[in-house]
Order: sequence, then structure tokens, then C-alpha cells
Amino acid sequence: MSPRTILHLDMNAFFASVEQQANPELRGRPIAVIGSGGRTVITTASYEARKLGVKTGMAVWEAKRCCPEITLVVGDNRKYTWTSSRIVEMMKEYTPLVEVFSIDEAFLDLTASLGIFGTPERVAYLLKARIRHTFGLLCSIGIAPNKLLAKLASDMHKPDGLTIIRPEDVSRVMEHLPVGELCGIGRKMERHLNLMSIYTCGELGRCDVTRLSKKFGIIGTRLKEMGQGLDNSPVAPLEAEDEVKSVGHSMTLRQDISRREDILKYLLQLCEMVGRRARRYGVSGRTVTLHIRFADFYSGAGRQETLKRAVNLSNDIYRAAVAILDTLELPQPVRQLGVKLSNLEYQGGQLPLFPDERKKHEMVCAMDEVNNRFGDFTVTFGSLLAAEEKGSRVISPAWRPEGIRNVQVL
DNA sequence: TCTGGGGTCCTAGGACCC
DNA sequence: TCTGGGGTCCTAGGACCC
Repeated sequence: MSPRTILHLDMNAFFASVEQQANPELRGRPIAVIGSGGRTVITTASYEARKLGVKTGMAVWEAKRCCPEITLVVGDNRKYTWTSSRIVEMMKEYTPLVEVFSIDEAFLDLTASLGIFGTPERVAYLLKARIRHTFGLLCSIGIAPNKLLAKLASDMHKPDGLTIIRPEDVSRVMEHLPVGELCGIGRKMERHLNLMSIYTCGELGRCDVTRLSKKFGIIGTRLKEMGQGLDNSPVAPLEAEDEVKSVGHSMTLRQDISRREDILKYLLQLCEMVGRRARRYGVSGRTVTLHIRFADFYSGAGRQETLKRAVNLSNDIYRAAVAILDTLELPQPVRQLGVKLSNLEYQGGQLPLFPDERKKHEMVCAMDEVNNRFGDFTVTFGSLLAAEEKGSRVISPAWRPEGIRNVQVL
């Protein structure tokens, strides 16, 4: 395989920076973006807040403890999705091979475009300058022969960094790099490797592959390659991406609940969110999963059930979810509920065959249409929730601005 | 008022069929 | 009397990512 030139772009403190741009009073100050619910965490902290110890995933009270003057902003995903889409459009001017990895990260395969734009550094500087001028936002860029190394490189200098790993640098960079720095090796995997006396990528790359395969199974080979800085995976633009395999929503409730009728209300809301997203993208699914987290945070219950036929009507999903609920023991009040539809089938807008089915389908589509125009839960089943519980605004960096993974509500 | 929400992939074990 | 093996589908749970 001939050498490739891959660029990874990572927006710095994306949600927080977008908010600071939208509101000049927030610039230069410690702020953090949080979710809208009663029980939420820090989604993104500005660099000013990070300096004081505020981190993603922290409870709000914890963030306030390290930084009493912090300004908390409830996230607005329309802003982030809009900005992200504009940045992706900009990136597509340099190559059609843009893989949107998350709302604030993307890979570009520049191999074929360097004839037009010159060096990859030049593309990086152009992108950085344009993103800064247009949106007032900073990003870190990594350039390397593959995605694994490009992502590693973009992480090396933050914020506003530009790091290049050339083919001749790879073995030097990997030699003393801790294995946990690689995307794909998390805390548990790192601990297992350390127990095998493998601490650095250099050691991982030299490790006997049978030893790795014995311990880690099918990914043993892949691990050794990662240690050597090898990665053949292509940059996959949206059209080339695998089909989405599941659609789900979950919510942590404002308060723990125990009464069945309360649980059912939230369950119906979740099934409506899942069903509507599935219908919007023309998928239905045969497997419905219900998951519950109990009041103690650590314990939970859940089950999945595969139906005879694929469904995407909220009521069908709801019926399956309730059937599962009725098989579960609930030893504690419920903190969090989740519903997922998987085993997906892509039907591409086919209408059901039988008249009564079709009528139901048409009614649901009409409801969806109203909700799409006027906001979630404008028209909905009678038993849905009071105004203050409407359409919990999901804030998650894992969104994509396009396609079914756009979880944007409203 | 302690601890969010969206996904993917892999493993292991059981049921069932040929 | 005892004991097969491959394949598929399904479920539960864990690790990892942003």
C-alpha cells in the first residue's frame, strides 16, 4: 500500500468555545456546558475552567467546588450541529474523503489532493485560519500516514496545535509512548497489558503475536499492529459508512421513581423518541432492549427481546418494553431508563401492506410531521408528560451532524 | 441535588437444527 | 449404552469511543 497522508482535526473544547463565541461575556472566563436535566454532568469545560481542574464527566457540584466562579451553560445542540456542519463543508473543499468521527472530530484523506493544495501543513494552516476567522474557534490538527497516528498526533499539542508524524518518525514516536495513549486501548486494556509487562507501544509492537492472541483473542493481531503504528483502515465518508446498527435513548430521571405508572410514562416518552428517529430514517428493528439503572447508581436490570417482525411504531416498541418491564424485579427505585431498538432493517419508505396497518402508519407519519415542524411532543399520546419534562435535550459529543446519528431534538 | 447519553464491537453460553 | 460437530440465532455483559 502506497503511503497515505491523513489529517485528523479535533475542535478544542468545542461546545464551550461555541458558547463563548455566542456570548462575548463568557470569553476568557471559566465556563462549562452541561445538560438540561436535574441530574447532569460537565459535558465540556472551557480551557479556563480546565486549568482549575474542571473535567468532562464531573458532577456539577464537584465542578463548583474546584471553581466557584464557573459559569454553567445549558447546552444547545442546534448551535453545535450547525457549526459542525459548516466546518465539515469547509473540510470537503480539500478532499471528498472526510470522515466525520464525532460532532467535533474528523479525518481527512489528503493523499490525492496534495497535487492541488501542496503540502499537508498548508492545508492544516488554511483550515485552522478559516475556522478561526469564520467561527472564532480553535482546533488541533494531526497529520500522519494513517488514522491511528493522525489521531495520536492531534492529541499531542492542545489547544491550537499542529503535529506531524512522518513515516520516518513512527518508530521513534512509538518507542516510549504509553500504550494507553492509543485510541482503542482504554484503562482496562492498559492494565492487562501492564500486567504482561507491556508498558510502551514499542514493547507492544515487539510482543509475540501468539501471546497477545492467547490473552485478547481476535484483537491480538490488531494490538501488535497498533504498537507498531500500523493502521490500514480507510477514511470512510458518510456514503461509505456502515449502516447504523441500533437506535436508542435513555434518561436519568429528575428523581428516583418506583410507581409503575410513573415508570410507564417515561417509558412511553423514550419509545416515542426512539420510534420517531427510526421512522425518520426509514428503519425498523426486531429487537427491543429495556435497561434500568437503580437508585444506588451501580446496580441495574434489563433484558432484550426479539420480536417476530421488525417494528418502528412507538406503540409497538412500547408494548415490547412494557412486556420486558413486567418480567423484571425492581428491588430499588429507578434512577435511569433506557430503550434501544436493534437488529435493524432498512426498508426505505415502504408502506405496510394491510389497510389498517397502513392507516396507523399514516397517522403516525402525520404526527411526526407536526413534531418535526413545531418541536418534539407537540402532538403525542395522551399520557405523555407535563411541560417541564418535555423533550429532554440530549447533549452528547458522539452525535453526527448528518444522518440517523443526528440526535438533535427539534 | 453525586456520578449524562449516544453508539460499536467482542465474548461466552444456551437453544435448536441438520 | 454412549457420544458427534457445524451453523445460526439469541441473550447478557463488558470494554471502548466521543
